[in-house]
Amino acid sequence: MEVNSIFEGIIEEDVNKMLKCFEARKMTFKKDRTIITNIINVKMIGIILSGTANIIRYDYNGNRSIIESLEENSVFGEVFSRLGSDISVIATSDCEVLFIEYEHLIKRCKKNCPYHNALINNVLKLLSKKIVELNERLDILSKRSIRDKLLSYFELLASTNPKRSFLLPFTYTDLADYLSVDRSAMMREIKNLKDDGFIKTNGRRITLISY
Amino acid sequence: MEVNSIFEGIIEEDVNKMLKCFEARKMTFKKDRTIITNIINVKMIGIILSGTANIIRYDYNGNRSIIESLEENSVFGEVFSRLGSDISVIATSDCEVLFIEYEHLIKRCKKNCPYHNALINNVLKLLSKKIVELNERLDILSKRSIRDKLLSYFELLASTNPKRSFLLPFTYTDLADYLSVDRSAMMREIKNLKDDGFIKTNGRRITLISY
DNA sequence: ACCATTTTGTTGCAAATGCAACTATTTTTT
DNA sequence: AAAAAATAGTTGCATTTGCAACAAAATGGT
Repeated sequence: MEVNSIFEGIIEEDVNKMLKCFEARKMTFKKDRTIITNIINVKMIGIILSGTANIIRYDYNGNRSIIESLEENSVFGEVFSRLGSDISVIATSDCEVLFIEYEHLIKRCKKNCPYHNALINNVLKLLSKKIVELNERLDILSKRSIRDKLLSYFELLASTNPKRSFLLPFTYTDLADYLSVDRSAMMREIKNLKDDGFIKTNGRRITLISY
Repeated sequence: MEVNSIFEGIIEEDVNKMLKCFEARKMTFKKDRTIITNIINVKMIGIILSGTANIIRYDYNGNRSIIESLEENSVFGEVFSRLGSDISVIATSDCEVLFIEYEHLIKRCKKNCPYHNALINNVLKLLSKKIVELNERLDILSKRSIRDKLLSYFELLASTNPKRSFLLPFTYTDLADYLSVDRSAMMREIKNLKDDGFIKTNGRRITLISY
């Protein structure tokens, strides 16, 4: 079974009981607000209940990197490395976020609430899914040229669509940050890809040409 | 508690009982042998019980990328993305590997063996740890220059040593693959870092200079 | 409908990187 | 101990990339 939500297979009223048991806190954030920042020692996980957010980092040269783009049901928080880099989670739309302390989640609750197992299984699957996604991102970033990075990423997006067409989930500006390349160099390369007949574009709709 | 092994907190005779319950299989591999390859639909996880291995991929240009270097107690298997890229796990020393089917792991076993919970908690923590590590790798690969990639990686390795000195865990050839850069360009940049007083090297021992 | 802001599209140029082709050194195998 | 293989170290050169600085187009707010 594909798990999409941390609460998959758990009915709503039980969800509410569980949340109490976990001492979970729900918070809402407006677009562009900082959800959490500099979270080196914060031992909690967050779940995006609605809306979208990005995990971003600025390096000491001021380059912005989008570490990850989060959507509904994304889990974040295990993300933060020991390195004290300047990482923040920023809401890219209005959103609701649920925070649970990691230790509360892990420990079998004393009351032994019946859905705890289901919840842990869901978290396991979400983490596995995230690992797959991180590996996909690594796959892209490990390409040695902008062209290959673009093609890998486009291939990934196109792979779910039989027409090999898809809508970019970002602006081109953000895409450059996601691929960790210079925007103008990326635009130039997209033009080259069009000229060379690899892709067609119409705004943010991109179609891979299968020759 | 830091979790280093999937069996942490479980005594050996129980481990053996559990392995039966999971239908786990232990296999041994000689150095340089392929542990697993082209594993698109294989739904198992592997745990390196002893020895070391690399997860590698060759792209269509023949460039080798070291996706990840595995050591004792590393978990692999969730790694493999939906993309059918040519990924293999290769033993870099003689090693013992334990394979467990993912579904067996996830499902509460009917016999409800008492350490199943401990095991799942350990797996959760190992997965979280891996997510942190993947993010560290992403942090490195998202740097825009070879110099910054090297410095990030060196900083990571040095951060556990008060003398800011460490032994590279690979050959320089492999390091280039790990950072996804051209080896000769990397060697040139290492020379520049030495000339500019950022690092000292002695073979594979590297010391970061804190000026 | 207007203005302000963000995004897209371009370009010249300097700097960084990859590539190819070597030699020297170290490690492994026979 | 010699030979073979792998690794390390270098360099010239072509290509790619990043940077800076624009203008054009699209988007958002009032």
